Amino acid sequence: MQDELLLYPHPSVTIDCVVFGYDGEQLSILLLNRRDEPFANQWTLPGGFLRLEETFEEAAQRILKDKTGIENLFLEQLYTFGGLSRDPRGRVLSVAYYALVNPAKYQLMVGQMANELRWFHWKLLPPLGFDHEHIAQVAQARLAAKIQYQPIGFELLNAQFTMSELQALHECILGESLDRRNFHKRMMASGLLRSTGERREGLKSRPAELFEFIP
Amino acid sequence: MQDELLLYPHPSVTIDCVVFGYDGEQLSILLLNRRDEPFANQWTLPGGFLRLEETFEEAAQRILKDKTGIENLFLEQLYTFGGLSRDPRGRVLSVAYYALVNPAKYQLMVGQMANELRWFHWKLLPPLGFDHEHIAQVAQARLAAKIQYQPIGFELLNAQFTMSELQALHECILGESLDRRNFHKRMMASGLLRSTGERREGLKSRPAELFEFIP
DNA sequence: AATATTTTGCGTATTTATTACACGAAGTTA
DNA sequence: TAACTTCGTGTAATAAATACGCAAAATATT
Repeated sequence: MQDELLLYPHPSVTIDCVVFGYDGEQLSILLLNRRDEPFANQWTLPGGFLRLEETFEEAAQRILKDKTGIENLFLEQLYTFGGLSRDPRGRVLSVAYYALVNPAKYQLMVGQMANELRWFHWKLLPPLGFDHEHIAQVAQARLAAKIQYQPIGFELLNAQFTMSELQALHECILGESLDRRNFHKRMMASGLLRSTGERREGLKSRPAELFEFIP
Repeated sequence: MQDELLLYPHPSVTIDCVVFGYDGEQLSILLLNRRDEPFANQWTLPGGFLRLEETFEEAAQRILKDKTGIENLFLEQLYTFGGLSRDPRGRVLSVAYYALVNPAKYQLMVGQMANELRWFHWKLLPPLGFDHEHIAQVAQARLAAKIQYQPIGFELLNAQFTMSELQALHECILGESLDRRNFHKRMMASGLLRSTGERREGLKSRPAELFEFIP
């Protein structure tokens, strides 16, 4: 019965990850400068081959840990890319995932297969190897579409955050500025936030109330 | 350089299709009764192995033509399923697509690998082989979510259709009844429809205006 | 110590979108 | 010709989204 699977040659399958990070100022994507061919010394999304004994998500977590040091992060499947010539080595499919992380929480560790690892402003990416520019674009579009009707992005902030911080993140993803009062109303109406009762002090003006995500 | 691709064993990759059909009364999914193992004599979604020289969409079109006789239909990628034990033959991934078709436009042709081909009411599916019940559920959810903000479903109707026909389709997908006047307003406001000026006559009451999709 | 500066917290009026709802008209069937 | 079915349409009520300004709490400046 196994034989049927051998009738045709199989494609290779990779997992590629679009990791979004937000440092309080701007949204970035984590890119890796490849050491080896193909696309040696070029920037690409972190990715790697799927192993037979692991699920997509396990593979994505393993790959990200090995190549970037980032562990245990929230991942969602984006799309599967299967163009015939996306990889010069042969037919390689990519099941793409995207993730949102708070860069302050992780120490980047450059893996063995990479020259360098760097955050790039999400709208100002360098030329990328494979079809990774296309993948990154699809991920950007997905993120912008999703935030319209879900206040996502908690993973990008600290556990406790001020309303202004959350608003700045939304403005960054949407690319437009929002009204502070209406934003506050909308967030509270979503029922996904609650006040912690604490305040963030020590900044250069009135201390702001801290909120947290309701799980 | 090719060698790197051989370092690991590769999974098999299949394309599975959730084909929705609408006959004017109810929404259905097209299922295939398998002739061969695994899951011989059980119902499954039509699917097949991806070949190295074809894109996902080409594969889906080929598979559907071979197994069901349906050609040249509108397809959209749904999700990629990669559970470790979804296929008893080994590690098999499935890139799932879904399609909307008007059954009246096609003559079903049972392919060589199938005992039978049949439309099932989309909410009353028989037990399915592999993880196809799960795939069908994901497709149903996607369809219901999508119709909320896009008047999709033109592929399910004839080129010209009455507002009542379109409304019946929406009600069927949403599982609730809608107000006729509000529905009319909403559809016209979407800008995706226009009146043809013609009417559908010969039915048992007042003739209805015919509309068409604006491409 | 007083003053200027920054950022916070909050409420109401306006506009826009969504929902609820009924009746006469145009055909067909009995 | 009377009864039946489905079609086409408008307005009022409600809910949701938007626009908008000012006093309070802290820090920084003189």
